[in-house]
Amino acid sequence: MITIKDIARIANVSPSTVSKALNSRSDVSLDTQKKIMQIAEEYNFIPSAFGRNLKNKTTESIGVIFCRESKPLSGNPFYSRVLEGIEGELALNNYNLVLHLLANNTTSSPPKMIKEHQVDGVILVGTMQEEFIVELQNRDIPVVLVDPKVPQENIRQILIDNEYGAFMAIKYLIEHGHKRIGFISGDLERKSFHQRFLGYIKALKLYNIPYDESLIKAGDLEAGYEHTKDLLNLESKPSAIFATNDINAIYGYKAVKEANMRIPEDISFIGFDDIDLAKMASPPLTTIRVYKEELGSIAVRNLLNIVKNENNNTAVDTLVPIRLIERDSVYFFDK
Amino acid sequence: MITIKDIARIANVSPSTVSKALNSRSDVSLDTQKKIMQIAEEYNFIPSAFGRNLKNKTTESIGVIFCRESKPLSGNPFYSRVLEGIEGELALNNYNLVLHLLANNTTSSPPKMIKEHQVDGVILVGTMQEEFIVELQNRDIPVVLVDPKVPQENIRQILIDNEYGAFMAIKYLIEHGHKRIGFISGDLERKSFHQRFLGYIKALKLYNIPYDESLIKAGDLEAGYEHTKDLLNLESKPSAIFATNDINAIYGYKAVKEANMRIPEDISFIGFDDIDLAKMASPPLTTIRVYKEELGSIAVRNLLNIVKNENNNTAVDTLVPIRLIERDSVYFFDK
DNA sequence: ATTATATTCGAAAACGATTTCGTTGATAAT
DNA sequence: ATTATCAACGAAATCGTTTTCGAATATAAT
Repeated sequence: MITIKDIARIANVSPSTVSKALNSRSDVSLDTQKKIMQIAEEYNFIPSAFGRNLKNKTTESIGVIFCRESKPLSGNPFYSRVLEGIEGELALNNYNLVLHLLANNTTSSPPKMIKEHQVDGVILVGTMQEEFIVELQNRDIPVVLVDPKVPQENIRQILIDNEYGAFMAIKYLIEHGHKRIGFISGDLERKSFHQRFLGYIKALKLYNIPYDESLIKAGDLEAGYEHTKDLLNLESKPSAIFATNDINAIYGYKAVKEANMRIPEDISFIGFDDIDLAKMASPPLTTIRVYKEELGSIAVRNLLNIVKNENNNTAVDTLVPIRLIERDSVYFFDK
Repeated sequence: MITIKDIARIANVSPSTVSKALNSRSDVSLDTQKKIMQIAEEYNFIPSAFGRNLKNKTTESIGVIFCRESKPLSGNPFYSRVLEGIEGELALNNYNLVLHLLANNTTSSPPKMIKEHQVDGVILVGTMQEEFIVELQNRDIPVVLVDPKVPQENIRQILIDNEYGAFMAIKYLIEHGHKRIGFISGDLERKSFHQRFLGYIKALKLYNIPYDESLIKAGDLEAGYEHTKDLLNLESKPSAIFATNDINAIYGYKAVKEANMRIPEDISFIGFDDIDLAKMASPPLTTIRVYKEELGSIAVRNLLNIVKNENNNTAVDTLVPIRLIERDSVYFFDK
């Protein structure tokens, strides 16, 4: 591998001068700088990160940790999109992305990259064990958290406007004449789902619709199929179902079709996330769009701001707005 | 940050001795080793990767590059699964995973991690520009390629048995009485799709079924919807459709339903990949399962073998087996 | 002509680890 | 008692870069 010393020898200057030239310091003459630049170009020289890192104590790498019960990425395309957002923004800023998946919820020790200081900061996506977050904070490595809000104060968080999104969804249903609205969801222990649940409740309250616990089906993620089945078997069926994520809704579709019912004529659906599949489902799913890449890129911009400027004080929460995407899965009752 | 020098001072020995103790070299007495280990433990010391890397010329990081037209990960859950397989195996071996997504097919220069030697080797997943691969090889960094086979000789490749998989799918259809079999696919320029196309041809030949070009619909990925529509509008409709990936098939479902036809009674489907969604589609999709995590973990094992042992000579191709998963999307004609 | 000021460069230390090689003292062999 | 062997340790070099500081030369000011 060609080093700065080699360049120095060839250019007949000292290594220090080469370093200065390459970094455009002021105390090199334009002539020598040009000469050195040319030689570096010619020999295809790229400074090794080792040396620079050792000296600067900076890695120009950012760690990204995803956490989910199982299959952190493939289980839900939502997360892949967030990852793509993160990657794009990091690439723009010429940072490496070091990925780690936390499949199970065991409180494992931090990944190698954290322990060995191989990243300048870390982005956490998904539901994390609280101890894990604390552990990271104790190592005083800059952290930015994406989505499920945690109670900690001194941490930057990029959040989906879960509650308002759910509120909008339910409001939309009600305004189109729905009064009995089913709720299917993954485990409500998970913050993001719980917040969507709160939005559901709020909207009901606003319109004076009584809360009926028999309409609430939460539990395993991706159990939308069973949940919907249960709802359809109810004495007094709902006219619409709000699914806290699209995957659930699409699994719900299956149950409806098996029951030989039609969407939206017999039962309406509204989802959350707006994954690619939502528009390809039949009928296309009305849902709350979450700007997933934005979520990722905003997280990166926040983190780099901290990393570069040591601007560590302002631990604000950033709410990423959502939007209702109207498609064909909701039936309009005459008003 | 606590360094080896600090430990040395506390233990009242030299830094060299500390290093030796921590690495269990022979020329340290058991007593001092124990003492040093204890102190290191107590002070929560972890050797910085910078120093070690600089000296050892090893990063203990592996680069992973995905390439796809757009949305390299979220566009197809297939790739997320491969990534999960890679991640799992790397984590097992205590290696970092540095991720890079190549969204567009522009011949960009290698990513930072390659240029700055921040990875010991690299795994390439998806259709790469040939120049890109050559560029990497010129930098003599160990490379392992996943899936779409490239003509280069001196490169390890982990491949899906595309041709045989497609062959099995078509054979299955034929053996259940289908004679006119549609073929929908992403761009046949892409190796993996082309190989599946070859499998299709081979099976037809074996059973003496004439090849009919009007049954072949290839083009944009995820255009399964339009392709299926086209096939359904044909004078002489196919009785079954082979989709070169599940996404295509599921998009095809939509077209069938819009045409008010039933699957599989009016038209059968068989897919490729077996993504999670395949079993949740209605009806559940019969498909060729690809072991995606395996693909990833085998790639890692191969690469680490090269990286660790400099065992660079054997550039064999590894074929990962596939399997037909029978579900409900294929109609059985009486024989 | 003398001094003050810029400009341009290189020697050397530093970052945090590993490794080589030489030194010391103890033990074993003669 | 002398020499050979061995175990246990440390000094110093090394990896590839950056940075500090002093030296040398050229230029400007007096």
